[in-house]
Amino acid sequence: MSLRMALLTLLAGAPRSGYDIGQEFDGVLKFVWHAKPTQVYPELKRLAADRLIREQDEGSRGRRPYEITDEGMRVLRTWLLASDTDHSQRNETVLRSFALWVVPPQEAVAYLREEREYHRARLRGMRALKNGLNLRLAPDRAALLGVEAGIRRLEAMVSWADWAIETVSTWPTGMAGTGRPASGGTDRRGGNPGIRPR
Amino acid sequence: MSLRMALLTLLAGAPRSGYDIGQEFDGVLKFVWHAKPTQVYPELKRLAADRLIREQDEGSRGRRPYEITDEGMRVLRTWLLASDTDHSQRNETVLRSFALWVVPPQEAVAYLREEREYHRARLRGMRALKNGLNLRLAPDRAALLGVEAGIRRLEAMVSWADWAIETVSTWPTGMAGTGRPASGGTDRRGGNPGIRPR
DNA sequence: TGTCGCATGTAAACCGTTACATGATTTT
DNA sequence: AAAATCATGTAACGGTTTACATGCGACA
Repeated sequence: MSLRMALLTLLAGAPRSGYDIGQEFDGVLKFVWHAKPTQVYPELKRLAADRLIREQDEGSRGRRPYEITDEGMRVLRTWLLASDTDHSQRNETVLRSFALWVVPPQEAVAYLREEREYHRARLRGMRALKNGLNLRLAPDRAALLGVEAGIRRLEAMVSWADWAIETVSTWPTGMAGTGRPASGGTDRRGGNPGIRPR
Repeated sequence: MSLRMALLTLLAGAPRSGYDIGQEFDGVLKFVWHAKPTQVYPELKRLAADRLIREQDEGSRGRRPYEITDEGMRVLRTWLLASDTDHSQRNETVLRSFALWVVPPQEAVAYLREEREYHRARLRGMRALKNGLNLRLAPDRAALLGVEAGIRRLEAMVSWADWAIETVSTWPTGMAGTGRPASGGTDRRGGNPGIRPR
């Protein structure tokens, strides 16, 4: 459902073609929502069939820009104000960190350094994007909200990586592989806080 | 692919049943990776068929705990160290913020306040989880990395929401709905920085 | 004239959610 | 005895990715 809303959000700001939208998904939106062109084009057709957007005149090189309709604006507002936000998250960087105890600390540190570099580079990109906004325009004022969230989340990841590298460096080394409590027992009961099962 | 690795990560720490894993996906892992029970059970069967995990003796109430095999550990380590991390993100809270200019500022502020409360509540939960870890165990030391990332990201979201509420309060009010540059034109060319198309 | 970037799409495979279905054990 | 929680699953649907396919226009 949210891909539709992402497309309506972009088209509410200005008319765009599928290709333009693909660029956004590789730019600002990259840290917020992602979709590939093969998903975007059919969805635009569906939105047009539902009269939430309308195809404009064809441009050069077979360009097909769409604009939002009044009904599309109504649907977008309703989604914003009268539906629950889906807070489910997926972050592979952090997922991997849960598994880092199975490799030697030095390799874990190497992994964390790579991740830190990735997030630093993204942070630079986001800051550049922020400077390109024209805050006299309402859509850009809202985009600033999104970009600022991206910046703060990336800063959090970079500072986390710094901290994680230091933390992992203090881990006891050696035999991480099989150094877990004997896995033969069937049921480990009793006051078990933390992330261990029951 | 990453669901498999999430399951292997959990089973590397200790034997668990599908139900146990479901609890993790509702707990620590919620901010990092999410999967529903209906996805977990079949995937466990597939992992067992591929000999990356092994079914232990059946427990009470039809409980079926699995343990990781040596081959499973090998696959987990290879994934960690020899494959690229998928950095694609999806965050509906921030996606919605890109669209907030289409509603009156006071409604935008109400939305942001709700989001702030949600993230504050989650942050409290994460901090409690952090205190429940037993740092003498290697898997919990790695879990601390993940939990700390969750905490820092949630803190970033809460402080972002604070800032966003103040920012939106200064937005000019009135006619946000149709206050965008006339949408009739076909192609808006020329030096266009920011998030506008071409 | 060849290559690069613009621009749009289809089909199949894969991943994830929703709706449905069942039964055992513990608590009230 | 009823309700809540534990515990596992299947089938259909919908969303997402991967592989494939095509053609125009600008520039070297």
